[in-house]
Amino acid sequence: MTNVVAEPVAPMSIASVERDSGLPKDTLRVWERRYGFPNPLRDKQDERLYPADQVTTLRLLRRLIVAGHRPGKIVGLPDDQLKKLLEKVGGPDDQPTAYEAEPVLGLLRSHDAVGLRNHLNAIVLRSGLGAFASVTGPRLVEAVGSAWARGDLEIHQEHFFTEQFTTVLRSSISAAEGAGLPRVRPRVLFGTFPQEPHALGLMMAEAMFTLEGCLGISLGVQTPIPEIAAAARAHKADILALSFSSIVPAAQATTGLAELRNLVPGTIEIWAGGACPGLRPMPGVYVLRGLASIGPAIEAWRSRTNFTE
Amino acid sequence: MTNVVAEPVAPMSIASVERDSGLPKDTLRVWERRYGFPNPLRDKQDERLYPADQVTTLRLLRRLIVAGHRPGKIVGLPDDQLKKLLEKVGGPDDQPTAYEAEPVLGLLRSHDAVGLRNHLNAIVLRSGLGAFASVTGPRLVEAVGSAWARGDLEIHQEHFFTEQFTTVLRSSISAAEGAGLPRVRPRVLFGTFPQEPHALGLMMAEAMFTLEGCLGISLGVQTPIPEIAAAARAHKADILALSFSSIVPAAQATTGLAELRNLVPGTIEIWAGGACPGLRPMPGVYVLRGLASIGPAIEAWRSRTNFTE
DNA sequence: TGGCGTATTTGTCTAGGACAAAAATGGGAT
DNA sequence: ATCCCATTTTTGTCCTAGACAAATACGCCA
Repeated sequence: MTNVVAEPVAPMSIASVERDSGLPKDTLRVWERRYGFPNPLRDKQDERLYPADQVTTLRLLRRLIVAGHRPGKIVGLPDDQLKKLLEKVGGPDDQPTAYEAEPVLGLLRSHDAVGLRNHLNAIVLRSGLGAFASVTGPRLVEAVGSAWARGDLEIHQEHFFTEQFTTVLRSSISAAEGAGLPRVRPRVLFGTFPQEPHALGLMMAEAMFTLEGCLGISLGVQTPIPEIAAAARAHKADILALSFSSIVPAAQATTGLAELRNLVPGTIEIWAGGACPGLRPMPGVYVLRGLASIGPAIEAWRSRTNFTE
Repeated sequence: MTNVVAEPVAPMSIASVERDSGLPKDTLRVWERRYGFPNPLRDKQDERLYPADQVTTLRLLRRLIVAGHRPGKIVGLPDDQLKKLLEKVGGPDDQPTAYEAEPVLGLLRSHDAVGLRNHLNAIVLRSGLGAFASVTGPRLVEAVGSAWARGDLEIHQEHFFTEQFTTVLRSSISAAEGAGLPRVRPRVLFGTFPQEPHALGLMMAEAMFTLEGCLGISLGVQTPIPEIAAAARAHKADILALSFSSIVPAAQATTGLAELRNLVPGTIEIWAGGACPGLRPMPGVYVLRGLASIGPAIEAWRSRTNFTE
């Protein structure tokens, strides 16, 4: 029930569509060539003009592709079929997640900024930062992500969630840093590869390391691999912690880790973690399964290196 | 004085250079055709491979063009001439910037995480959040950006600065939100267009609005235009605040703002600001020159709409 | 069921050409 | 000399259609 009266929206240029749908110009053109969709009008200079409804369909398609569908099978299908497919995505295994996430999804649906912030803060206060960053947080992120993929949430609601979540987590990390002993080691450098724009996983890891008394330094997301290596050397890091969400292709993660391993001295450990399914241990790279395993891993590092605070 | 030993950095693909320099692929190709620069190597499949030094030059060129030079006059010139031109550009008004930024650049060069954080926090405490977000902050960001463009800082140092700056600013905003009267109006929604990944400008604006007692809601960066519009309606925003850094082409900013203006009801005001030089006022869109003008603008809004706390 | 080699799919790159919007330039008229 | 308008140059973005490697699916065998 978005609009009762159809608004006359001007058709968009290919550059606008690229921005709004997230599909590169080259892809838009090659889909048109291969699958016959999109099927834009042309202006006087023979440039593509995309009607608004086709752009909407393109957004639907992008969601389905992110969810694992293949372009060849779905590009060109009528809208109602696409919507049916979208409903199936994320289906049955949603049940366990739903329990904790339901209030959050409700707050997102009602656009309640203050309520959401309070709710997240309450979770941190009630169960502690550790449980939030390693258990509840990942579940909420997962639930919101799949609700978005399913079409239950708009993009802007997902952005909004990310912002609120970030704010709560950041302030908790700051608070945790202030408390406790002066931090010295291990010095941990955080980052993600260039193809990984997802910051929440990295931040939850940062929270866990901070709780263990590490000195954390973050580069944020999407740092080129040679730059990560240079930073690790410059900051004299003990551990390089990399986060991989499920959007990173396994092969690229592996290649990148090997490249990185080559660029930093062996005295610096590389720890990789995240939801990326293809992450596998390799020589000189530790793979952490789940954020809860960070604590024990730090303990092990400390006894391994004979470092005591 | 970055590196004594030249490191062998792998040449970049055209897509990487587009991300890195902010110049679209088409422009890179057409410059090569017209001016003979850049002059990339080719890999086995005849695809362009840009050496690192050419990418540095491209960044220099982009800065000069943003500053008003014409491509035809400067593309192809040797680096030392470009640097001379660049010095003239920011010439006299570079002095005051250098004064405040020098300690920060020093801390970045020595990779002093704790020192940088303390230094930024000290500025906030000494001069206040308002002065930090509207005066010192922008100057620091500018100084770091141009040091990076000049090649005086590595990418990872710029990432590192961004993270520390973000942390300090966020916690200050949180503190400011907690203080003062309960926040009701204006309700301000923050965001950037999809081609704008720069979050610092947006956050500094958020700080200024928060200090004025507004209720701020952020979508973070890179939200598609129709989604921004949908969020504005859903959150019943009074003001939509958009941030534009200098990497956004003026034409795209204008087009996008017009599109956005069409999509949201006239009762919601659109305020645009940022370092983007081509930002011009247009019907239904206010352009704020400088973060310091946010305060008076809010006052004006309050008296215009007869809203009193 | 799990691993491995082959076939298909898919995104991104290539080359030049074209053209409109933006900017610079020239030439009166005030 | 200054202002304004028309003409020329510059510049970015779009076009077509082909190519190819990386990613993925498929078929086969153990």
